[in-house]
Amino acid sequence: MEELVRPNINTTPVELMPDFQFALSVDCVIFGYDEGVLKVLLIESDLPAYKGQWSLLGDLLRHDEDLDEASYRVLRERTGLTDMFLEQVKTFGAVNRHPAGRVLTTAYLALVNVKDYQLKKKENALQWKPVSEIQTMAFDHRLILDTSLTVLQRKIQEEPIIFNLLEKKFSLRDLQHVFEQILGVEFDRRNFRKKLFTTGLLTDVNEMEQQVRHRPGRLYSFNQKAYEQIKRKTFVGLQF
Amino acid sequence: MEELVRPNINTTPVELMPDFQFALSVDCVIFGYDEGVLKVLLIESDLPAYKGQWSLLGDLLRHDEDLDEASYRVLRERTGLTDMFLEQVKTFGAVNRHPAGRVLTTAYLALVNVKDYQLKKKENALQWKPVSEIQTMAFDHRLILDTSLTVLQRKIQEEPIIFNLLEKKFSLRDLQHVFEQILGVEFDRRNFRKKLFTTGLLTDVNEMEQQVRHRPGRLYSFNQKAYEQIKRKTFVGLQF
DNA sequence: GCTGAATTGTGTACTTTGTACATTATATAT
DNA sequence: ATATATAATGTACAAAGTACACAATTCAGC
Repeated sequence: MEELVRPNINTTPVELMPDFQFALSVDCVIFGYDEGVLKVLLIESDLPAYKGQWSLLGDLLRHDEDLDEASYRVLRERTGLTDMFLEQVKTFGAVNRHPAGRVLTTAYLALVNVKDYQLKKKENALQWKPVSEIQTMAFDHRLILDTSLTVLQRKIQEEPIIFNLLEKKFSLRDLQHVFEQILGVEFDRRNFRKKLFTTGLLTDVNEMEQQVRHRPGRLYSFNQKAYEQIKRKTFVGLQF
Repeated sequence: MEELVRPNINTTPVELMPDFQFALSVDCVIFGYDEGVLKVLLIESDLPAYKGQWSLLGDLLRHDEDLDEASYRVLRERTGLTDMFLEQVKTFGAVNRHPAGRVLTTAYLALVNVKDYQLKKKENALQWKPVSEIQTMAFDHRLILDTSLTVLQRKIQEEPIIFNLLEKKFSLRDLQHVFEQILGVEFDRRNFRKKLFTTGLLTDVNEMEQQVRHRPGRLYSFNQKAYEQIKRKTFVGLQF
């Protein structure tokens, strides 16, 4: 078989092996919900090949760090946030995806509360771009963004992660609007409320919206403990 | 910021960069359904550190191949199969996961028809092991297997990929049994049939089971075209 | 303090989907 | 001919999803 005659990890000292000549990076697709719009945090590419184009926030993997740690480090270093929803999406490994050599990248999906971020930001080169307005991007980052958005759409229907995009206390209108923004559909307001209440995941915090120019709505918080109990009874059913 | 003073792809020739010293592999979690049991195709590890332990089928990524291609190559070289369900699951990147150095691996989920495979197999070192009987494995392969199984459980409920485990023509009993094996639940037979028929994805091939020691059931095939039409109307709904 | 604008909060009838459950029919093995 | 194993089928009830309308509250502007 072909692979038996090629140098491999059993036949060759590591430092001489052509197999150990890959670079790895992580790229974070950081979603935020701001003023009724789904946005993603981008930076202008610093690579000549992609001058002026928008790029995801990423960095090369270091030798002494786990892949998951690297994504966490990028988030922390670039946004100052340390406690966010962060999950691996997919690894992109096309041969020519990076002009500097064979660099594969693992995409991570992050959901942050834009209000938290704004208090701590340090870099002005970063921008929250509305997802719907993004055209071309550097590298294969447009593909990565599209893939991550699809994953986000699926995941918010399966797990209550959407609350990571909102403040601790939120109105049902905000909650419904984030769903609608991400999924690109509209829900009936009464049915949406009914559905959310019957999940038992909302806690009424007995406060009202402030500074709205209409009748203020009640505020709710996500009840994490209730979810921990519910999620053990894993749903089983076919839906294709 | 810390990363600005480290060597990076903008400041250093590629061949000298410490960042280009990673190896990447793909590992295929190849599921098959055989004699009523969910099995996975494994090989005994050839690494001294894991002598005698079971390992997933994998290989190092080559410099001139895409990541997806590498997984396809492993499947083809090891099983002779060229047309199977194959999808990336996740990349595992713990620092010390491989004894020979910093090797990250991307896991791929494959679903094959065991009958097809048996006609073409060449390697005797490979074995179909019942998933329920697997204990420890080499490297972090047990973690990879568990992760992939969870992904499989989710995906068969969302997309009609389970047919890849069966022969082209199958009985409803077989279909139900695969679902039950993978999900670890039991369905009511009448309700299961009703559900499957109403999906419109089954074509009655007007044949009966052969060589069964009881009344033979009708055989069906998966109607791919019907699915292509249905899947555009993406289901939207909350289910947590 | 009245009016208009915007949005909240609520309930019911209907449809669709899921669930529980038992009997007759057909093929094989002996 | 009989026993065994499984196929094929329908109905009543429960649960969940959907469509839909009106009164109440707050703010802004006059």
